[in-house]
Amino acid sequence: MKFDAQSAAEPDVKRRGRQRSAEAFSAILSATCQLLEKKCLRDVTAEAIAQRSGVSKATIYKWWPNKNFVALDAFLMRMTRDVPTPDTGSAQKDFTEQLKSLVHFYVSPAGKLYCQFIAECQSNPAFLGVFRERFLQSRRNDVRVMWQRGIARGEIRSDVDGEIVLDLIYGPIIFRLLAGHGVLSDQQAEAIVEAVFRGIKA
Amino acid sequence: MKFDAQSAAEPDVKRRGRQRSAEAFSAILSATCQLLEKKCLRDVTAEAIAQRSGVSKATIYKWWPNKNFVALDAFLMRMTRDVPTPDTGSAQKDFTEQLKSLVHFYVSPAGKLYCQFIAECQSNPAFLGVFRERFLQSRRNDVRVMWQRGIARGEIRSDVDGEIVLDLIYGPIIFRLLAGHGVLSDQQAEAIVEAVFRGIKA
Amino acid sequence: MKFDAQSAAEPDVKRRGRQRSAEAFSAILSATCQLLEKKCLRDVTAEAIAQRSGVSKATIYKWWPNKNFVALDAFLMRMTRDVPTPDTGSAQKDFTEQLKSLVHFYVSPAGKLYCQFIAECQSNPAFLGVFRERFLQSRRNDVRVMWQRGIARGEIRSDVDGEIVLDLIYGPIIFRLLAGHGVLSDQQAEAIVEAVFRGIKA
Amino acid sequence: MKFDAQSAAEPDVKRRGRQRSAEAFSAILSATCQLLEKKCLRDVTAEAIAQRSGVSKATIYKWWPNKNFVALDAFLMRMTRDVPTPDTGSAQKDFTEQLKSLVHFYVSPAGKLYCQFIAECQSNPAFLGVFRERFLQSRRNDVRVMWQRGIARGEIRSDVDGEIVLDLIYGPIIFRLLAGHGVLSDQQAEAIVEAVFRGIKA
DNA sequence: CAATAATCGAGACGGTACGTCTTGTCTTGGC
DNA sequence: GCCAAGACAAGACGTACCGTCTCGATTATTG
Repeated sequence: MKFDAQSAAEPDVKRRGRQRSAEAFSAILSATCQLLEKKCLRDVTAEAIAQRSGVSKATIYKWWPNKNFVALDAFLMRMTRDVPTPDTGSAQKDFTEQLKSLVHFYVSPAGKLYCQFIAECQSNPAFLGVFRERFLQSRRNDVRVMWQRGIARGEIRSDVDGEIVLDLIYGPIIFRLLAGHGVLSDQQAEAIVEAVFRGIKA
Repeated sequence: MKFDAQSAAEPDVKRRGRQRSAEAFSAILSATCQLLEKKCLRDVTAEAIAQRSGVSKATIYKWWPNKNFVALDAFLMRMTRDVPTPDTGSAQKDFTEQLKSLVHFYVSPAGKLYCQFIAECQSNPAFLGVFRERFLQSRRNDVRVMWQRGIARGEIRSDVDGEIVLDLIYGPIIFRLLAGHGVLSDQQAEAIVEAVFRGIKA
Repeated sequence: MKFDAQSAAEPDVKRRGRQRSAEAFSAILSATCQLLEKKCLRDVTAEAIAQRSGVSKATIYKWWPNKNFVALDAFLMRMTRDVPTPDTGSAQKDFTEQLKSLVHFYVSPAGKLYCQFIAECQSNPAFLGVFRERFLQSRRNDVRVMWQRGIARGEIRSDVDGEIVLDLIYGPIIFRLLAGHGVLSDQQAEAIVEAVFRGIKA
Repeated sequence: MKFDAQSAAEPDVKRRGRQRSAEAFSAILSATCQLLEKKCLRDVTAEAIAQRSGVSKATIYKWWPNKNFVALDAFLMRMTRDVPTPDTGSAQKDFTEQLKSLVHFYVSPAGKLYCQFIAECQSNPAFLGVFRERFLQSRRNDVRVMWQRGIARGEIRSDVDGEIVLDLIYGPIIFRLLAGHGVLSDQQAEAIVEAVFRGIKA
């Protein structure tokens, strides 16, 4: 599946016929971004995207199955590397730094959008599949590197399942973000990483 | 706010006119349950609930703000205490047991529904408020007891923020449940609790 | 089949529930009439009718299969007896009078609409059925009376198929109306009836 | 106006550049014919014609204003002279013969198409113009000859407007065809001509 | 033989109407 | 006074077709 930037960026295979309009493509995405800043995903309509971008609805539906996937692409496009993968020489520090910037990201409007994608996934298996593939996995790959470095340097026990650790670190943040109980701040980020690293046993 | 069992159970204050029909009330909830077994929350319509329960839509809207709250009540009604709060004498064991039964719950259809409530919360602040109050908090209170016992018995470091530990334990499960990456099993539950207790530091 | 005035006027069988809104009903029809005065049937959209009448599209589609049937009802409603069935004592005079008033009707905007109904019939069997039943037949019944009177008075040969005579008289008018060749005037009407009565044989 | 066979047959004025493709031309017309055998004019789309003929939509729109005119040309191409202009020595016989063969034509699929052209005319003045010029008039000219012969031979009263007689004979048939009330058969054709010639007066 | 033109295929595009759907409100008559 | 039945306004949905357009490829005529 691929309804997106890639297929537009699909390179030099010049097909016959009129070429896909890059203007339309980016107009759609940027209109979507603008709208998502004001309303939540569910309240942004395909019609509004079409109108604001000066594009016809048919063009949208030609390239994306529906507005959710448009929003996903818009999100990916805008997600300029706000959340870098640091390399400080210490795994705990790396994770702390990364989690801090992640918290900043999540607290931003983009973070709200992220939540709404997860919400959409709950009643939309197709979207879930794409979201997982295009989003979670790529991000997870980045983080896995930090993890491996920590093991290589002997900072992290090697008998712990890496996947679990990743969820251990990111799960709490996302949970708080979604359920809205509990604060999200640098301090929390530090406390989480520290707890995970040291353990809570007396 | 109160759209629910309570207001039905509201006692003997005999109002003038025809009394509220207990049949209608429970018919609505049980119809909702049946429908939710087949379709996801978003796809269950208020109309379908009305039709299946032999109740008019007006009656539904009279007692609940909308179908989501109906579903919430239906969920509460059905939610037999699948997730007990164990007391084995060891905090780690308590948490492990509890997390295991929680995993079973989440994996069940009811768990899926739980996810959909969280999804609904993302674009519905009113629902978020009620959900948090009626759900998360009551459950959290239960667990906090286990936590306190652990501290009292000296099994858990007292310098860790309790709220964070709770999210540390439940967050990963919920994250996996929502995003669908990674498995959910007894084994995972054990691994999570063990990692949290021992820490991951070498 | 019956999507129309009748079913609204359907009398005293007071059904439970909210009654059909007479305002909505007549607002739809009158809005349709107004629109049809400006645009041709094909260019009048269901959306425009809804907007102009202050009624929702759903209400329109609830009572009529589509805008064509709305227009048909609107047409019937407005078709105040512009074309009376005269009784002068002479069949030829009766037909001449009737054909004259028919020509006036056809030349009016309503006549144009009539053509568009016939046009619609050519690619819409369902509409054809209703149009024939609700329109042609009722009108034909009126005219048949004049015909019978003529026979009874001995003015008309009784060995001619009555149905053919009716078509002989109205067919030419309608043909001219549809194809737009040839004029439509009182004079033509007289000439037609005279030719039909006298025959063209030398 | 000229969107058609003629302009293709347009002779030797060799223009610069690539010549118009005769294959494309006839492929379009024959694809149109095939489609019109299955669906009615309104339901045959320009896209379908393009696809079936292996021609691009642009090519169609280059040579015809729209699909209706394509169909018109397709119709003309196929319209083998099914309706000859007989010359039996008697005007009434001539008309009877001619009307019989006309009835056969109208009842055929081609006749149905003819109706749909008339339908299209009702909301398309441009098409009406072309249709009248290319169709009605040429046919009418043929018939006028029969009429003149009848007058010359003294079989027909000369004080009757010829145009009216033509409509008197063809109008009823077309009316029945369009409105679908009443049968169309040889018998009817005979009865019509007879009635027109003898008159209906007792 | 190149330059110049016109045509063709493929197919993207803006526009616009369609008919369906769901929501939450309102109205009526029956119990 | 509560209920069922159900009509209603609002408005998004995704689909379909229209006629226009932009490409690159293909022919021919002309210089």
